[in-house]
Amino acid sequence: MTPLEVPAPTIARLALYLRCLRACRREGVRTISSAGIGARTGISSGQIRKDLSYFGEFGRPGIGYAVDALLEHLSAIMGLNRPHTVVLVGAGNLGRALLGYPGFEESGFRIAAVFDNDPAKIGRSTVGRKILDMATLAEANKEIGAEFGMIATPASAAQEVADALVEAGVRGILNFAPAHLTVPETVTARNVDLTREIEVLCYFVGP
Amino acid sequence: MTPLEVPAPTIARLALYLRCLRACRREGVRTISSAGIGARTGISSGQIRKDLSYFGEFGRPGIGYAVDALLEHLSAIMGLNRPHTVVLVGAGNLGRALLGYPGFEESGFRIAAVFDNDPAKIGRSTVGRKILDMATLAEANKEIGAEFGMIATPASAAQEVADALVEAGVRGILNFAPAHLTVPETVTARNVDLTREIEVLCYFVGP
DNA sequence: TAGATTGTTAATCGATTAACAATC
DNA sequence: TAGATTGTTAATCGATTAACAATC
Repeated sequence: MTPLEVPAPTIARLALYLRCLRACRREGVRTISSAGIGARTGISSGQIRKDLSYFGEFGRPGIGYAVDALLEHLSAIMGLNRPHTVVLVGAGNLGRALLGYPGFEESGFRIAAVFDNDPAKIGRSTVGRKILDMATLAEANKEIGAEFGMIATPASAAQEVADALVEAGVRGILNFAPAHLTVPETVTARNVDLTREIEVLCYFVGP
Repeated sequence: MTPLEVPAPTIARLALYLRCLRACRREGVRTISSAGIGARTGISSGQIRKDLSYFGEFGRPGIGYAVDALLEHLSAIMGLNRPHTVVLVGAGNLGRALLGYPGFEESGFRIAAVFDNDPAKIGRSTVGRKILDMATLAEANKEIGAEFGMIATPASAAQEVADALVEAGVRGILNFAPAHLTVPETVTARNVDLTREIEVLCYFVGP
């Protein structure tokens, strides 16, 4: 069900197909071909069929894919057929934006609590959620039971926060701080680095 | 100077090396080996040397790399040895976070103006910047001369905004909306999709 | 000098693409 | 049936790794 030999780029594209299929469902499209998904995502139809083939046979030759069914299959493969709970660390600008970002909830990720270590912030509320003391993270997560942690702190604090999240029992970390994290093998960390993205864009734009 | 045969993953790593070298400089480290960069970034020393070799010879056998000099070289390669101007479209939650994010300025990207099409927002200020009418984008950018545009709108508006940015003369677009953009070949678009990132993380965390 | 480390080559590994028989 | 489209195979392409002579 989770074959190890699936290429990582395939998984990243699966999330794209999901997005496309959700849009199809909203639009009332019932059936779509790999070429149709390709037109909407910019990925070649062959690549799409190859990606799906790692997980099974979901389509019908001559017809295409049933949108609802493929959506169900891909959701299950990605682990998105059930809700997930997230704790957020860092109640600054970026943290507040993540709290207010509707996309997470729509994909089934609920940010259950926000933590910070700034005494000026602890106890206050932001985007409708109370800011809790970072020092209480492990204790609080016994109650919350979050699987995921998001780091929206300065880079200098990121590793320390990651350690605390691991200690608190999260199994996945989405790190928005521009820092390389070291985590145990039992935990998966993934980085989103805004500065890096615009720098890479700058290279490709050229002089 | 900008060989076309450089792999895209190499460019993404170059941004990582830059981040590492900036940290070294802050710490007063004058010289670093590829193994040293590897320890700080999680990338193998061989990969690092290979990546650098696409652009020249920057190190000395037995010694390593001069931090300042390599920083200069990589900055020039990435086009980061001069300031860049950005216009932001979308003054919602995410847009405000991008405005307040210090990392862009530190890398030389200045967000010169914010645009929105919501009459309730136009004319007001956010994070110290006045929100301008989206309809005036092309006209305003004759003055501003921004090379880059950032899209922080709902997905439904993203393509339309991208078209307007292209019309206004930007050459690179960083798109935070979960939508696939179609842009002319002369323009480079890059996506940052927060929902996608946590979905991919979810897959790798497993059940 | 001896030890460290680079730049580069060749070998390996992995991902994408092209093409088509099978199927609806 | 004829046309469309899948799933899969083999071929191609590209990126990473291992290894080492050259060099400081």
